[in-house]
Amino acid sequence: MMTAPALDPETRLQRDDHEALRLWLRLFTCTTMVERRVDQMLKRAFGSSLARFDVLAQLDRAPDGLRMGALSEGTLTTNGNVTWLVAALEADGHVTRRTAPDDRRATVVRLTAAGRRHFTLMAREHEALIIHGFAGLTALERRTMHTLLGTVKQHLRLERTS
Amino acid sequence: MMTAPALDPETRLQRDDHEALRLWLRLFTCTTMVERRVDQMLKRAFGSSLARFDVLAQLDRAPDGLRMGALSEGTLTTNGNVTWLVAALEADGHVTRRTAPDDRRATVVRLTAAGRRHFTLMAREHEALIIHGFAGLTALERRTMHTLLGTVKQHLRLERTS
DNA sequence: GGTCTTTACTTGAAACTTCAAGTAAATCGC
DNA sequence: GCGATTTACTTGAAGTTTCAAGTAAAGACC
Repeated sequence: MMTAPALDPETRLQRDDHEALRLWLRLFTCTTMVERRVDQMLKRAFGSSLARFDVLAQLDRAPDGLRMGALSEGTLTTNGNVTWLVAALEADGHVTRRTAPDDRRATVVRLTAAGRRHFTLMAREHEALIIHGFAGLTALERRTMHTLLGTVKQHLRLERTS
Repeated sequence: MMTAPALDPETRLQRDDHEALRLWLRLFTCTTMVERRVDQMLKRAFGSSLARFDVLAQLDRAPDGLRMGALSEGTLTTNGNVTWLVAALEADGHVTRRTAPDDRRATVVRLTAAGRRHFTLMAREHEALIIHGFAGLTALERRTMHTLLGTVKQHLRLERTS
């Protein structure tokens, strides 16, 4: 192992910068590659999409349903997009929408039985693809990465509020 | 630290599965959060977008220009999308297109001087955002993550060809 | 209890992306 | 060299996403 050469502050800074950029580039590349595969699989095999799957996944974990706002936060997408996605899912009979009893501005979205079945089928294939995709790492490496990403995520969340 | 409990093969498998899924979920979340921030910044401050920036970034590293196909591979997007993006960038005067001298099917895209200036301005802000976003990790952690992602990326590439 | 602000969501236009099908040039096999 | 295949890109339609502006209900403040 080589000793790091002494660097003046400016050079060190540039080096750090490039490092962060390279990290981001790689993160972006890996995510996009997996994303595209998953999306294509969901489209071809189920006539669905990653965005729809994501909405269904949120709802699958919420037996009492979720409001549009919660879906929008959970999927990291805009309100308008969630409105559009849920409308499409409703047209397909996968979810229902009803006005919240305690707040007439709010809409509660719920999975239908058919929606749950549909999701379960997709989730199986989805999981297989993900497991396959990350099989290049050992279990320990996956855990390490999970932990590091946890730090990044928390940092991003904190940053957002300030 | 606890000792891991003994697990039968099936249970162990399920555990691994959930681990990979959780890793993917977190990876996706972090990437999307950064992506959205960068995209919003580029839109608000420069009337551009992450996709356009990505094309310009590829071209900035290629003084002799790039073919549409290379751009498409580099940006991990479809041919049709690159055609669209490049047409928009050309209309804005940021790039030029010309038929490749050695292959009349191919188009070579090159950054104009104005395009390079525009990109340089955006790159500055972009880098600042990225550095800020990953400041939650130490330099060592960033390196670790970079290495792990390298493994993932290579695994994904190898998988694709098979 | 009436205005003022905030919140929850929807809408429409424009931007972007994908997919499938198409065009034209290069290359392969003979 | 000539037809068959492949490659490089474009096109058009449909799908998706975003943004800004809008509507309606809830809550805040007197």
